[in-house]
Amino acid sequence: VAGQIDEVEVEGTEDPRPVGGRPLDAGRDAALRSAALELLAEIGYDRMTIDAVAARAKAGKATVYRRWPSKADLVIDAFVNEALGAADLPDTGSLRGDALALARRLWDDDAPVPRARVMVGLISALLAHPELRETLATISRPPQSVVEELYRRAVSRGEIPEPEDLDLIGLVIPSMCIFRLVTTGEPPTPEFLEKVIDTVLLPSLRARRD
Amino acid sequence: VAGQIDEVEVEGTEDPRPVGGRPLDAGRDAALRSAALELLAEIGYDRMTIDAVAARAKAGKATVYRRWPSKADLVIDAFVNEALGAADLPDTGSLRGDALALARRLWDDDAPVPRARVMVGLISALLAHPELRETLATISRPPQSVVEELYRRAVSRGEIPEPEDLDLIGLVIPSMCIFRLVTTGEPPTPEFLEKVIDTVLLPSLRARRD
Amino acid sequence: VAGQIDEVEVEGTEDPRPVGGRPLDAGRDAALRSAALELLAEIGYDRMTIDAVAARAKAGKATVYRRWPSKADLVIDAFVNEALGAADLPDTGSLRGDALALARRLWDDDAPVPRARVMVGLISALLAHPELRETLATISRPPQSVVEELYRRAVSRGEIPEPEDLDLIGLVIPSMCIFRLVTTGEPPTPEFLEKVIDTVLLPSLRARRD
Amino acid sequence: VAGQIDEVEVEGTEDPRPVGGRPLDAGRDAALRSAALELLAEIGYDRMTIDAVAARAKAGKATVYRRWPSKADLVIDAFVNEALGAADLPDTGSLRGDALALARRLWDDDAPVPRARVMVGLISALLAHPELRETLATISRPPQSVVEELYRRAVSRGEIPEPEDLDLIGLVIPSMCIFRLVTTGEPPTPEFLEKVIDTVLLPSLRARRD
DNA sequence: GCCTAACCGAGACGGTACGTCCGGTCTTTTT
DNA sequence: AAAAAGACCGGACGTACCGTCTCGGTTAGGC
Repeated sequence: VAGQIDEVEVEGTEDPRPVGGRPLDAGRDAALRSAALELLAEIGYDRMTIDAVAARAKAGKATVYRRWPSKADLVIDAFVNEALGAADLPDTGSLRGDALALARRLWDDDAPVPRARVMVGLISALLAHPELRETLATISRPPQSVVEELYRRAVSRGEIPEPEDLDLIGLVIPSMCIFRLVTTGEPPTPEFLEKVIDTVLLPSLRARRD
Repeated sequence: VAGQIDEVEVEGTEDPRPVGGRPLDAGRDAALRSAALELLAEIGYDRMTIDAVAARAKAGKATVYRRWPSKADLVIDAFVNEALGAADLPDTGSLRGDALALARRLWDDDAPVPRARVMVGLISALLAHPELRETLATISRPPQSVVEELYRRAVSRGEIPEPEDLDLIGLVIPSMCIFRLVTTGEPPTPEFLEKVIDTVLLPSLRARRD
Repeated sequence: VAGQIDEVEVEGTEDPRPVGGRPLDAGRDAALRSAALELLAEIGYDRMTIDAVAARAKAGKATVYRRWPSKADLVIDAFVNEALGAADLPDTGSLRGDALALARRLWDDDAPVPRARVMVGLISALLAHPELRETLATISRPPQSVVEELYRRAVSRGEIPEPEDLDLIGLVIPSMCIFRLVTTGEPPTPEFLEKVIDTVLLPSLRARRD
Repeated sequence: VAGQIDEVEVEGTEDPRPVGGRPLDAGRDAALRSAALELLAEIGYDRMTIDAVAARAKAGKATVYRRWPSKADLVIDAFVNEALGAADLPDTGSLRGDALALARRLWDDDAPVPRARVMVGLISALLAHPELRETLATISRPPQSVVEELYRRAVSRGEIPEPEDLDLIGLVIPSMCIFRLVTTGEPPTPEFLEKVIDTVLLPSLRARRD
């Protein structure tokens, strides 16, 4: 089941729509987010400036600050709303195939925005704003429902026992991908994903508890 | 018995000691590193300023820059030299016991400096200075020799088959600890470490390859 | 008898009335001019903002800019149309009396708007818009015709010789009033005007040329 | 008697010399003041920016703000310390000659900095900072002592009666020069000064009181 | 009585300057 | 020569204001 992700608000706020006045131009949101992601990919979080983002989007700085209170918020929102690949689950007939397909899709580096470089910038932003930290948990792995479906299938195929500690095992791939990214700068290759799945993930799932 | 880590230089440079003149006051090094770690724990990497570090250590800024070429280098060096728990390997008689003891020692949060908060600051520093990135790999896990010794014992006890992909499996604990740290702000508790070892690490090591 | 000044246009433009459509609401003009003068008196030209003027008049900014092309133009127009005392010439029977009456009327500080503070704001506006500079010359002294009438009477009474350099002597009072205003912030009091007339103006007019 | 004006402080503050540390580089003061005056003359007060001043002096903005709290303060200080012509009094043998020489010297437009353009900028600065208003009174006329000496000579030569209201008459020339400057943008020419002296100043001084 | 053009309040837009802050360097005096 | 203090350059930050544009809604004429 695929989730259509669209204009997610990081902090869910109600709608205090101020009557009259010119409404925010939604087109500027997208232009600014794109500009932010481009710059993030090109020069990284620290060298990316708000002025540069505004200039690239042919916007004024006030237009940026009207939407996001800081650089970090802009980056996080841009990432969540523009760079997050869809994460629907294919059915390949095996647990290994499903897991691999899902991981590849999430960590695909041929996305319009190079996920790896942008992800490093995103982590910078998150670290500077601890209150947004859990965002990383959200975006570095597929939605909970997708993960659950994946394991349900595997159980019904008899590939693995009824899993326990799924919330922990579900962290294995995102943890190792991000660690790799941060310590080497390299995005997780398909080979890396395959190795993690074969060497760590599957044995953990297959293990009997006693 | 592991090596006592003391005054490690992150980038091993030789000794171009400029003969003559007043030598650097070694006492200032420690004061500055402590001040840096305190501030890192209190307000985080981005809000920590070199001026504040110098002021807290009752030092001048030049005294800082005479020792470290940048803020990131200071933070990394402070972390490595002040906040890094020793990592010698006890012999508990079982693989599980050894691994748990080692992980607990490395991630002990009762150190004089709160490892978790400081580690987050350190990651910020590393992200801003990509050339120092691999430092994180180094300090987030025990020395390679210690890890090898641990597995050698387990093999000789017959607990696990001759391990393959040790370089990948060795990343499991640091990856998951750091992911937890970054996404929740919580340091890895002993219970968390135990669960990771039982649920992920040991099954991976015990799995037969085919 | 002086002319009633009413809705003077600073730059005389013809009438390109765009046929059809709702006409400008003349009531907004006055409200905006008043708001502008109030703010000018309260906080001065530089700290007065168009937003504040519009807000005080419960108007939108476009309503301001539909009428005046810039802040300076608004201020000048407001001054000319709201704060300019009438300047008709009484006949007191003597040159001294006429001059004093005229000056007092022009520099009267009991007007609904405090002329002095507003005048300072006006000068700021003029300095920033050099093309409007001569406006100051116009509004800081009575109309040329009134001045000429004043001297004609004095000559016919035999109080002074046929005056020469009237254009220069006519500047004495406005110059000294404005200098006083700018350098002390104090408006010209009746005593000040009297002293200027007795000490400077009348001797200049009585002097014989040779 | 000439007054050597050098490093005048607009607001006289005591000396709380902070012991150690690098002292303010006096050379930067001069460079910044010069840059400010140049820009003031070139483009006027409103279009002159602090960034441009700093850039022209090859300084950082902080170096400007360490010295002056605002643009207006910088301009005023620059004017007072760099652009103020000396005002010693020549002895030409006649009141008219002395007054003319003094006025010409003060309003000389061939000074290294074009006094007129800068003066207009200065007035803008003063109007925005009412607390500094009297500065204009100070710098727009020669020192009080010089003026007194001028009239003392004229009295002893028998050219004029013992003068009364000198403080008022002394304002005639600065008032009219500044009014001219503000309303026309033209600096006072030698001919203008001559006419003011002959038509207004001298008759006022020669008049008998009764 | 309806149409249409232009008004109105509200407020977002691009742009520009402000004044603050900080990283990393340099310069003083003191030890 | 190192240490403490602090000024220096450079450059990004986030704020404020100008003058323009856009929204939904209102208000004259002209038909």
